Amino acid sequence: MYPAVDTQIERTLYDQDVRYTEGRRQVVAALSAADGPRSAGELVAELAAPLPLSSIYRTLAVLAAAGVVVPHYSTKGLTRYELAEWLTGHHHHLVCAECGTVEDVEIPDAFERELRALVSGIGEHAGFSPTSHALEIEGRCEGCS
Amino acid sequence: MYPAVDTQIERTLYDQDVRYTEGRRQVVAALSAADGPRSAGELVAELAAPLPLSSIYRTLAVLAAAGVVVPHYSTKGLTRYELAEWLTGHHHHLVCAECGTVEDVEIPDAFERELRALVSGIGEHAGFSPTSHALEIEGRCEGCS
DNA sequence: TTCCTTGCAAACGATTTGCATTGGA
DNA sequence: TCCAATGCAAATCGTTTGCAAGGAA
Repeated sequence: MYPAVDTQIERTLYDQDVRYTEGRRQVVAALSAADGPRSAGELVAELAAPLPLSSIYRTLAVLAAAGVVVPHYSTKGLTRYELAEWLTGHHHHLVCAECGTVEDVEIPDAFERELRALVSGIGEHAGFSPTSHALEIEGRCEGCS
Repeated sequence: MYPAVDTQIERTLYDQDVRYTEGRRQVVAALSAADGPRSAGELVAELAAPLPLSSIYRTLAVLAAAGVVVPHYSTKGLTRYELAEWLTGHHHHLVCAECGTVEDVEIPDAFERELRALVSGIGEHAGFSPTSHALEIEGRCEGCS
């Protein structure tokens, strides 16, 4: 985990009067160590010390409200979370159609710029105001192919 | 609903020995009339004659297995379905961060071509074999802004 | 007649919530 | 000290499934 990220989160939470407790640090550490979004259930297994599911859900809700983590809705009704892009950098997702795992991927800057331009252009469509975009690439991961 | 679409579905199901019953026709009609993906719960309200939820779920499962509809996983653990792209054409989604509704949108051909090229290029990354892609544009819809 | 489909109700699994206890600033 | 955070158990909610009845070939 990058100490810089931890410091940024510490400050963000402090500014919002949200406590950065031990349990919340654990969850952040696990998300930071992951190479993609994680569900509450997946996190219990990856935490240094296992926390009750309800605490993980509450922690994720708090961190999401604070803008530190972002939810992604995936297969089987699972909600997976990852650190927000202002902490980890902008990226997209490789979604395995077989096993449902999600992996982060970055795309070339030049293309990213075009994508951004296109997305803001969409704003004209039906009065929609875009705030962000996400490209999901579906396919088969290494393990499932 | 486009009769052509209905005919295509009819044939597809027939070829797979899957019955195209009245209930299934109703669900297809509702999806066809919708301007974006719909969850089972949303469909009950939009059907001509209300069907029990369990039947809708089963119908959606059958249609998905037959390649006629495709699931999208969205907010609050809701799974929304829409007719497959070979029936309606390739498109992307405008997702409202406020109310969670999803609307279809098409992007310029030129950009779509680049997107496709980029996505297949990703294949080199970590042995991932892309089969499709989806661009989700998040923002605020007309009603929520 | 023979399966497939449907309805209803019960079962499931992910997520949420009430409440009493513990912990942090 | 005092309010927020946590653990546990019970409650929700979307979705799935077992089983008996209805429908199409």
